[in-house]
Amino acid sequence: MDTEATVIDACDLKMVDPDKVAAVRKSLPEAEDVVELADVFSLLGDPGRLRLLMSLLEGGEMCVCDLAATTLMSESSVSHALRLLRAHRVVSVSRRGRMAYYRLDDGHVRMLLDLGLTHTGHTIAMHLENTEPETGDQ
Amino acid sequence: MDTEATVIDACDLKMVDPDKVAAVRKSLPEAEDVVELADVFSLLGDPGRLRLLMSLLEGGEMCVCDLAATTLMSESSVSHALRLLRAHRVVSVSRRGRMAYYRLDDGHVRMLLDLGLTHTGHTIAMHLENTEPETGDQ
DNA sequence: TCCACGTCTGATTAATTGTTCAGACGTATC
DNA sequence: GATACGTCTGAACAATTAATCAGACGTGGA
Repeated sequence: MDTEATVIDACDLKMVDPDKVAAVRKSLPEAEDVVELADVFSLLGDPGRLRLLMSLLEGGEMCVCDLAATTLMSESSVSHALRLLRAHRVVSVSRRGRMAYYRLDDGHVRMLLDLGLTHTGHTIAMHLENTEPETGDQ
Repeated sequence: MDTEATVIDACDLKMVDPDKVAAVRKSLPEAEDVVELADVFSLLGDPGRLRLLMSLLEGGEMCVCDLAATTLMSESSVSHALRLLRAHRVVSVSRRGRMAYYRLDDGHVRMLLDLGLTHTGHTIAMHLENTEPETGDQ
């Protein structure tokens, strides 16, 4: 076996198993995709935003002030957070009069939330369209 | 550290639909659980750690220097990141000699990674490596 | 028209975070 | 024992980030 330190193209890093490194390295998504994915996870990585999203997951469609009351956040914080989520197409708005109603707008994020909830033992989404397709409209 | 999770209106916030607010609010997990979940998501929210975890997802078990070479991070950064992930039971170590071999140690996180990958269009976990036997490295 | 209301925004501030550097630790080899 | 090696760690720094404040905007009602 080769035990010598090998040099890869960019910088000189020593490795133990160059073959494996090359193989795994090749299997990784491109840098920008990783960053994009990390971005999504990061969006879910804030307790405030997470409460916001879980509220929408449960409530379906809610206005800003109700979201603030639900999550115990200031309306300004909610608005800022919602803007971030909106920029990443995680939520969408529909404005009626002077109200703004937000809703979850990303199936993958919904599944991410779901899976995350089961991770902590909670299963808020058990009553969702998971088992039976009986008008799972909330 | 429960703030005022059980009883509403600790502060008087105006709401449009108090019934819905109360219902959604009651359905939310406890504060500490939300924080814990946000913690996990936050762990996946860094490109470096994400590359690390995806490498382990693909490589199975790897030492620190190989992980550094794979993710193009410094070994110090890798070690720091690994410590964080280890503290949250996301990865586990087994030391042989002076080497430290890390592996993914959380099924939920594995699913989270998987789901996230499909979100960006990638499907690393399907292991498409057996379809194309490339000859050149990198 | 004016005012109240819900929402949005920019700027500032404070806190958190990732990276780097330098060195420590334990292990293997000589 | 002494040295080289892989890994780990703490501290310092830079960069990112969330919360708050104050005020703006657009809408609806008087």
